[in-house]
Amino acid sequence: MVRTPCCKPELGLKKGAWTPEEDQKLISYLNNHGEGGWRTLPEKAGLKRCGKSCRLRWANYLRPDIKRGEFTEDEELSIISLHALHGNKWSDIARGLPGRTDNEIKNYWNTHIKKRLIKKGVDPVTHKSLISETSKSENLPEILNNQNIIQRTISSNDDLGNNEKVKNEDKKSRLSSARFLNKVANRVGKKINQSVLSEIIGSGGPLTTTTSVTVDSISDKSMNFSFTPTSYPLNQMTVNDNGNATSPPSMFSDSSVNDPLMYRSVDNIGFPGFLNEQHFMNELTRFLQEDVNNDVEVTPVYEYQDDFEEIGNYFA
DNA sequence: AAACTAGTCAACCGCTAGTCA
DNA sequence: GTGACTAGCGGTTGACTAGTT
Repeated sequence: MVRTPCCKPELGLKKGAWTPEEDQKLISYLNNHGEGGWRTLPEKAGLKRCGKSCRLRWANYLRPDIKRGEFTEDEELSIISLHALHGNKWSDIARGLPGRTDNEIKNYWNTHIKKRLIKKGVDPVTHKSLISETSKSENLPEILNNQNIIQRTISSNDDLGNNEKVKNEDKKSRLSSARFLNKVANRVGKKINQSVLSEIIGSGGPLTTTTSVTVDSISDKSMNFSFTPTSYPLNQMTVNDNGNATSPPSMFSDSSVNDPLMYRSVDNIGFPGFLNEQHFMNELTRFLQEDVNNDVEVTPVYEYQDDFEEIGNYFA
């Protein structure tokens, strides 16, 4: 059997920009019949377009839940974090930004963020510094990844002023929490919702802004939750004598983490990875212990997540 | 005012994974 | 197992606009 082409030029199918009349026909048809059946849709809707073109027009422009306008700083940060996790998987990135389309994000990345990262000396592909490793260690000790080196640096600088000390301590805790989250990302990244995870990673430090996070339910329908990044560095989470994780109560202020949908219920509804909050915490406990024992060598998911000043500088 | 250049982004193209007969 | 078909993805193109010469 010969595969019929999606768009038959001999049928006089139109290409190029859509007219308001065409948009109206498409909207009207989809409102009445719902999405799907893109191949036969144009004929039924009275459009001289190929199905592919109709799907794209709907997905990228006409869908009612699409958010238009400028990207916010939060959104931009999310894109950078998610790109570090997913690479050029624009649809995956788009899932972390409700209302934004993969096409829009892709365009924004290529026309704005990429250039700004390059300008700031960050490789937009690897998210690593464009400065060579050698010169980095010689000239930029503050962005070293190794926490022990950071700690040694801090402890050997007792003559530092108070402000500088506080700054370094703050950085130390941020580095630790970011590293820990990178471990979590590497180890349980498949289990935990990627959007939530990347938001947690993205928050990392003591941020206070609230952003929206998409949480996928078992029915594959997106649900929006408000997400407030923790005000505590995650390395404040410790393991007590009983081997349980203890943490400030506001550690996970992300409502989706506290939401029942986060966890697998008896009906297997919700996330497949964790049975309940305790299970989630136990998993984290394991990683913390490994972290303490330095058992595992893990490649950071996003190297520059270790240095939040980099992100700050990006917007400077 | 006209020509040129660069930036933006909607739309297209080619490919692939998943599904079904 | 195979091939047709569909939906969706990522890369690329080209029309349009704004700024510059």
